[in-house]
Amino acid sequence: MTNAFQPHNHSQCSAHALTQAASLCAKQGVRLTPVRQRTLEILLEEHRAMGAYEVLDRLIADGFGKQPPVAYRALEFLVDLGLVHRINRLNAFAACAHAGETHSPTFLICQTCHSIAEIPAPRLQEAITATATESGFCVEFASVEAIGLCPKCQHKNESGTTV
Amino acid sequence: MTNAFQPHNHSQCSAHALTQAASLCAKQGVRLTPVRQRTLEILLEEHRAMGAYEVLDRLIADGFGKQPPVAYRALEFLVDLGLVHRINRLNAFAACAHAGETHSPTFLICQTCHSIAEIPAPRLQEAITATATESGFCVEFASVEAIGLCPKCQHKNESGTTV
DNA sequence: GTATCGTATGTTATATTATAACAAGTCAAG
DNA sequence: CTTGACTTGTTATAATATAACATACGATAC
Repeated sequence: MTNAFQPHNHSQCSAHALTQAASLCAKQGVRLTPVRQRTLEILLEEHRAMGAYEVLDRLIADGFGKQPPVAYRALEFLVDLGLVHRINRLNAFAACAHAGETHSPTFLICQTCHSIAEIPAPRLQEAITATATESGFCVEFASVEAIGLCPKCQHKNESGTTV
Repeated sequence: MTNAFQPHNHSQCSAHALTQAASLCAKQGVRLTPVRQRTLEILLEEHRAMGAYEVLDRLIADGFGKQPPVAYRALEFLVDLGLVHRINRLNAFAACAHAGETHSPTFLICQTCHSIAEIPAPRLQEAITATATESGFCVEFASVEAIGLCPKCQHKNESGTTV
């Protein structure tokens, strides 16, 4: 399984995500309108989380509406479908790396370059549910947000750069 | 190990936390001033997360400063010492249930009554670190936030109440 | 004791993130 | 071609958070 920290054919990875998004929308009977599709494309361009206002600026540049709800609504739509995740730690949004697969997200967030990797970790999710159950808690959704250094930034530090 | 979802002697649990806080501050050579102590007390009163402005209102009522930085600074101080945790999901803060013990937090957040339990889950943290390492990522800090139903609210639902 | 310096508190002002509420436009079903 | 659901766009405002500066406090050196 590849992730954002590994080299990969990015235009292919984006195109794949867009195709998946289209078919998911068709299946659910909802519309992947221009703003919504463009919002997803913007998030797919980079493997990093973007704030709603950063997304909005891009949408404005593309001729869409100029007010916050334009971005927030498109993002909410995509989040509800599971095509985008919200990174609470950053008050930001990132395109889902594994759309279509059922999963709760596990995020690795680089504190230096702010890149995000979403890794599959079903065992982790099972462990969370199991641990919670011991306390009588019923888990509906769990998010894991790990802060640290991505491979690239670790190497930068080794070679003398300070964070 | 008890947690917020289990019955416990709460005034004892608060008093214990305050004692721990005082000794930790002494050890670190920092001052547990009145605002800081009062802020911790406010968070300890309830096993739930409170927003900074909610804390601020309480501080104002107690005669402290009336502006947001008053609350944010006290909260930041406590978070840095590990006496309070920030719950990103809620943009809110909760007193640490296991101050002094080294741990990364695992939170169970009830979506109905908003109570918070912080459970010890060292294995979980190990698993996160291990999984991240497979991707070449170096974890510095990881937070787990599980959303769901606490025991009480599960029972309420069984007896017919809708969320 | 008091001068000094680092820390803490309080203030004003503003930045950032997010949503409520309403008007106008779009689109497919009947 | 009209109806009704949904989508887009707007104005306005709410909620969360921080920068920057002035004043006050407290320990230490003298």
